[in-house]
Amino acid sequence: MTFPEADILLKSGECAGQTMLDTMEAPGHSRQLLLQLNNQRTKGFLCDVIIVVQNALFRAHKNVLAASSAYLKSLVVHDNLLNLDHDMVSPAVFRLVLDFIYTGRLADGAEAAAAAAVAPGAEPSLGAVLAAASYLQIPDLVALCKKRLKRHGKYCHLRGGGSGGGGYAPYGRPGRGLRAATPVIQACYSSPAGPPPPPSSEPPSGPEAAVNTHCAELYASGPGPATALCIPERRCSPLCGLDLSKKSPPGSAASERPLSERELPPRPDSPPSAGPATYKEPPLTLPPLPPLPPLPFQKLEEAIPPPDPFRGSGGSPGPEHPGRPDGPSLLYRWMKHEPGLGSYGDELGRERGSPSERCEERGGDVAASPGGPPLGLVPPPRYPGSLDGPGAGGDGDDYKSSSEETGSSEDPSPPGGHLEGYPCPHLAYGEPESFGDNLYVCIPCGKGFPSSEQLNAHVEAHVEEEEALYGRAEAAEVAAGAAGLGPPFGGGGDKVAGAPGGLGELLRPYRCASCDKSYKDPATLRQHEKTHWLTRPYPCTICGKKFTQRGTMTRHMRSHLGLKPFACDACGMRFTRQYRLTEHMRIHSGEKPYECQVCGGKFAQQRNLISHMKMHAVGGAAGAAGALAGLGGIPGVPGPDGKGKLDFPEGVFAVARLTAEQLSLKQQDKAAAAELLAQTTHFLHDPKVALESLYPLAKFTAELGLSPDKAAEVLSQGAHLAAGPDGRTIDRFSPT
DNA sequence: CTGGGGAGGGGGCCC
DNA sequence: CGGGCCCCCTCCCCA
Repeated sequence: MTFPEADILLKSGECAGQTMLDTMEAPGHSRQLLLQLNNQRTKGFLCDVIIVVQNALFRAHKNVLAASSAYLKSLVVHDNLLNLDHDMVSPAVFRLVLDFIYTGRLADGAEAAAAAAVAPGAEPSLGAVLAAASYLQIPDLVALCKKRLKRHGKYCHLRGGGSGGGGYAPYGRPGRGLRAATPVIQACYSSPAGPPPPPSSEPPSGPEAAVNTHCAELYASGPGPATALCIPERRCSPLCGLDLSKKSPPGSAASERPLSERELPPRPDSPPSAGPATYKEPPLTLPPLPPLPPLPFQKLEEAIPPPDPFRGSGGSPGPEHPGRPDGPSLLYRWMKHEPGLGSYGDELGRERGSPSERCEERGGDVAASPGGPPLGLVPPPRYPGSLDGPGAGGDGDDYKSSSEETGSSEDPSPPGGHLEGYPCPHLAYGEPESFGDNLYVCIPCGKGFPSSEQLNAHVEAHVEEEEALYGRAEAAEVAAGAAGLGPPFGGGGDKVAGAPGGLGELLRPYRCASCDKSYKDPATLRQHEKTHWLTRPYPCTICGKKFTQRGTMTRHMRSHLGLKPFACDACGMRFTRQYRLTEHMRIHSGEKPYECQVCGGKFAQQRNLISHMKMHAVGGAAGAAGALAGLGGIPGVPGPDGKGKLDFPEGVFAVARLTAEQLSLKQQDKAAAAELLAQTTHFLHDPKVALESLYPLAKFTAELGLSPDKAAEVLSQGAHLAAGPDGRTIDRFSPT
């Protein structure tokens, strides 16, 4: 629906409707529709496209964009994420443009300034908006701008661009003042009075007053201090700081290319080429993005760069965006600065009913302490302002689109409300009734503490409990694998490489107290030890899922945001990880380096070979189980002579050995061999059978030369099975 | 309908 | 902190 069409509908509904009752049009339908759409945009509901403008993100609906802008229409067909040239459209200008698209109104200069939360003199000029409208091919907005400029006697043609006559900034740039002075985090209305005044020309009333036109953006931060965030007014979903500056297009920063090359919609029919002149942006193949909940201010580690499929190794992250002083180092300060996150604090403050806590500068950034948070130390849980989107299911996999009702205006659920069907994210933290001043919350028990030190001390108690707990469990498991089985490797009885006095200890001197794994350096050990913590220190700020490693969490965040920096040269498919791309490229090259030694099947991906091998092994083991039940033999698994069938447990072991051997002998993956062995042991449900299979397995793991850890793991599994449900100790079954 | 293969994607974890 | 690998789940396609 274009706006002229909307106007026609409006007129027909409101005026001509009286004489054209036959049309049976609901008066104001189009207006209501637009209001609904804008309302949904502000909530991120059903938004299926993200527009990246410089370092700001905007969410919107493809249909609406396509209906309003010929240029955007050409883009949204192919992509779920659009990267606009910020030389042509600045974030502040695009915000106005987007507002216009969704409201049909163009804020005047004062409003623009308010919207940008910058000095009045630095607002996006009408000329900038006009230039952007022209660039984006929004005729209605162009006409409106021209009309207004003429009214002010400022209009002149922009042809030739660049210098921008008539007193307005060239090509969408709102002027240096704006760009420099608009740390977008300030773009959120900081005034406690609420959102900026509605367009003065037509002050909305009634339902329109509820329309927030500025809240669907995800704003990147400028250099401004994260801790100085002002809290957006409640009705305004927090502007979200997704800094895209860190990984600007790997070697492909949009700004490095001529506009004609980097902004044109992809041409799927054009063959890939290595020449920059024929560069084509591979079409995004992202699945439709789920409606993102309003995000807290946060800076992402990675942006989605305009892919440069023809440069570098599969789009490995390029250098930091030049000219941005707030590089990656700042990114994590943002992530770490959760206590200062406006939206977090905002929401928490509101939920605590403590307005005084708004706009407060939060200190004591625990998570920002070097080396990550202390044990279990997590800043007070703060969630995105209005969780209209998915809540914290505790499992990111459960992240789903919010339901229709939650996004519709019929459900004016409070911005701080939670989605029905989604667990309250605060509960994921075990939120206590009230933290009061106790901003440092122990996740496992939900107790709050006024200082990080006190929380730290409290957490220590948890840790001791955990260590005791894990120590016993792990010791039992280790004992099972080690105690009576004899040395599977010629290690003189040392179960693992890290055994005292052994070579392993020299190579990997840092041993985990909980599980006996050993590492080359203390950092890795520290990292590993976190896997034993009950408290996962790195929560996803979107869904609340918690992780033991920060990197895993940020990687997870990428999946929320559809950030896929690694693009395939050949097909444009994008991936969140380099490794995925490497795997994927084998599809195009036809390379299938993984071969099944049983059937000769070849596979492009190792995991599929392993899966395939499991099929072989499981089939044999299942057959063996059948044999145990009196069915006889292992269907499809030849015996040593290649003809007959094997009896259990010999059959089980033979299958395990066969499959493991195939992997191991090819030196492709001893771990995979171990995995197969371990899988096989799962079928040894009968302790007696397990015992009978155990020693051959132990010997075989040694023959395979598996890593000590893997071998121990395999053996311990078998040992557990052999120990049986009555918990007999394994040493009774030690081979002689 | 089912099994197997291909492939996308997420999390864990070590380097 | 990113890269790389492993493991798992899942979906889709096809025979």
